[in-house]
Amino acid sequence: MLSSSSSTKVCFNSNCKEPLEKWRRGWRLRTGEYADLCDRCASAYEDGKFCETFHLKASGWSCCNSCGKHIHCGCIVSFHMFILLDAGGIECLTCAKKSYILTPNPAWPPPSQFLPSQHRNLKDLSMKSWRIAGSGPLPWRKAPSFFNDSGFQFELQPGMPVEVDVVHGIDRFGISERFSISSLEKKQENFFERLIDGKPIVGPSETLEDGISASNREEQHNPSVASVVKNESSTSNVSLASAFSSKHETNGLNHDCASLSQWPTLSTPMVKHVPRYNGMNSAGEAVAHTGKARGDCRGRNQLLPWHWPQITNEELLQLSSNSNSVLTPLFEKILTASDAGRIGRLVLPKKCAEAYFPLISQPEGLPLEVLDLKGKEWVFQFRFWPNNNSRMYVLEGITPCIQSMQLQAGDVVTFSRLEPEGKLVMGGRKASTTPSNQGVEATLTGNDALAPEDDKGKYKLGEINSINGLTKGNSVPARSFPVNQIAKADSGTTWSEICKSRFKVNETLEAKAICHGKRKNSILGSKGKRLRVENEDMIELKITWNQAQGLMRPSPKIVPTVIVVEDFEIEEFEQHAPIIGRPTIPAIDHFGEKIQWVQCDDCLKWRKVPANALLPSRWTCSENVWGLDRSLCLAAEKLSTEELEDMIPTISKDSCKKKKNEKQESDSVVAMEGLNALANLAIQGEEDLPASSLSGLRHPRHKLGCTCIVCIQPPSGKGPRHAQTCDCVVCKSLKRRCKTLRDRREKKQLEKEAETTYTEQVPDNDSCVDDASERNFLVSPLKGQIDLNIQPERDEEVSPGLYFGAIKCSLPDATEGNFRQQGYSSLGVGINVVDKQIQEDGTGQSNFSNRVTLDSHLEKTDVDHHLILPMDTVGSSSSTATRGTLSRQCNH
DNA sequence: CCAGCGCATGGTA
DNA sequence: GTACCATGCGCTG
Repeated sequence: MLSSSSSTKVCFNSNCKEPLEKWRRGWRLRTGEYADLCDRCASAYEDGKFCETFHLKASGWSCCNSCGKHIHCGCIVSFHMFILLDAGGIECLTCAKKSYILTPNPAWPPPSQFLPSQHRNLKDLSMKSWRIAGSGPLPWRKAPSFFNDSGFQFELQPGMPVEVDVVHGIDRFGISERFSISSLEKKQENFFERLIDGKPIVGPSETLEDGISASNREEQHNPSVASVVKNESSTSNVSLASAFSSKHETNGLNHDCASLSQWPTLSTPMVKHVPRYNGMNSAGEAVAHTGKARGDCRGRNQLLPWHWPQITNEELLQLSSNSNSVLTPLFEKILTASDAGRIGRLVLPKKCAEAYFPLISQPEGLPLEVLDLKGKEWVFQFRFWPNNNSRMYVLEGITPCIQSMQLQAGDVVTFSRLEPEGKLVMGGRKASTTPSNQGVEATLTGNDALAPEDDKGKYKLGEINSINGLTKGNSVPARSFPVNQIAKADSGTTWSEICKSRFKVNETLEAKAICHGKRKNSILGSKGKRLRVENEDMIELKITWNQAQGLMRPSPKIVPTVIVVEDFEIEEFEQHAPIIGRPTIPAIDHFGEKIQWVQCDDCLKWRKVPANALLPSRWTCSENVWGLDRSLCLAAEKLSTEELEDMIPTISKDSCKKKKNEKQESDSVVAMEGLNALANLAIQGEEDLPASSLSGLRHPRHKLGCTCIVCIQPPSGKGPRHAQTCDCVVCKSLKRRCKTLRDRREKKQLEKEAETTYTEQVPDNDSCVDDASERNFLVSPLKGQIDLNIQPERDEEVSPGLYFGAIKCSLPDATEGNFRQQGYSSLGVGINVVDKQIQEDGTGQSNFSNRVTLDSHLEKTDVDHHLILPMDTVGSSSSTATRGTLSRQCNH
């Protein structure tokens, strides 16, 4: 017991307030400090009679369901003396020891239920010495070391009850004492000793021969957390305050963590390594860990799953090398490109920053000392910017540290706190070396039994599916609970959410297909969507279901098996899977027969083939078995360019009308264009986009230094623009081509004026030959690139005339299934027309196909079901495939 | 011209 | 509709 002298202190007990000359340590405060009590109060506390003495008239007394003992529930002093029972009521710990199985406890009621409405210690809540560079102790907004002592950690899901175990529940809100410092704790000594000895207290109903509960057995594969409980003193030598995921944990022993600690570990599945905020709000109510430690104290939110710390055993080994130190993982973050960039600013998740970093009121913030895993000390500037009535917290000057850890975008930085030093520790983890799940970033603590990992710690598609399938619609409390608890959970974060947020789905295409759509899935963040177009080894295409089936071209001879899944008819091709065929232009010849025009890959001439012809992705004149006179590239082209261009608007009329009525269809057009771009790309045998063309720094889709209009334009569309009089290479090139185009359009307009009937059918405001449609394509002035990343409205402003109506087309009605038959590819046509145009003015390159770029247009249009196709599958067929024929329009 | 700061913007959940 | 946050740009030194 601590004893010291002072002339100003008074007893911490508000009912006492006796001046203290000497004081004794009482219960632990939320700040990590201890209540200083006078002898009398301390004695009462140590005897376990504090509440009986001082809180007898307070509300919140309950009787133990077993022995009837009165316990002051909700009081910080006796907070750990009872547990909540599933059936309601409480049980004192003594009884609980006898009857309670050591598995996660029932849901923990809202903290406010357990705490007095007012708490006198508000002023203490944020007092914690924290190492701030160049300054003395600063107020800390949470009790940083609260969970060091117990070694248990929990997490709260927004608005959900917290599942805790006996021990954890005690310390759930961080208002517990250290177990060893009071008689109350002494009373539990045996209890905890048993825990320490790795002998879970097993209730009679679930006792197994070897003393391992059934749930524990189930969790043998769980990377659940080893817990270290110790009768701890101020000179604790507990080396681990928390333990971490380990898939090697079996039979109650976490071998990994056991090596890190002198204490035997316990296979309790309920420990979670999630930082908690254990503050109280201004009303004195306990605030669940929210990361929202002040201000609004909404308390509903919590650190997002992707910020849950996933510290590795290696890190633990490093950090815990000092056996006197206790490591408390706080949070982690996947480095974005910005974080890892030269700017040297790490954007901190707001909740994390507010929960775990010092309170700062000025944007200038504070210098913060941070240790890395090697023990090297860094000083970062922790600050914020006002942002949308909020704040954006950043850690500045992290570049050297990031570099020293050899981290880059996609890697993970972890923040922990080293106690008792109170130092912030910044660790790093390569994205490819995530300890538990390399491909799955999440440490599915405690839940791995749901989807067993393979030897390499990776989840297989089916397993992920099973996860989703198993828990879809269910809710799981959080990560570290065993399977049997998941089934019981009725609120909280759904597993699918966890899955979505925690699986680094960009690692595998399969994972993408399943868990796509979560922002954090991308290591590159929201802006990474552009980069998602290209991964290292694949191209991701997002297309709608309709569009996908439109691209699929099954053999007309093959009759598919039709199955119905959720009202959708799915054509299943067992042997001859549909292929992504060659885009063609459907048309009607002079005899009124349906035909399609297809372009030869070699000579680029257009050939007429039957409407039902199924063409491979690569097609040349030599394969023209329908027109032997045109089976050689030397043969003249029947279709003139003018005829072709005239045909295009005719084709597009129907789809335009459709587009007018269906917004989705409108969106699909753009998506389809992008899709066709890539499809065409694949068709032309360019399976590998040059990485540099897509991963430029200035603009992800262009090479570094690219001077195309997109790259030289501010991303927001604002900023300096090229003047009308600008004579730079870009502008000159564009102007020249625009002039050429205008001339051609004028010429065509004159021609069409004679065809009044046609023009009447295509009113201007309903035409697909509008500017927007035309501007969906951009030929990069220098590279011959086709850029789909055009914002027509904005681009129009940038440089009038920069974008020209390269083609006049739209899409056939995919919903009618004729796209597949018609094989019409707007982009394919567009490309060729554009290409010809380029060749005409001599500024372009004919080989544009490998520079097709996709971007947000494609992304924005994924309003329907999506298929994500790896590039290497485009243009090829698989042994088995399904092609959905929508019996109705998907409306999702 | 460059680097960095601070803010604005837009995408995503 | 709102909050968060990734990122780009203008401004300044």
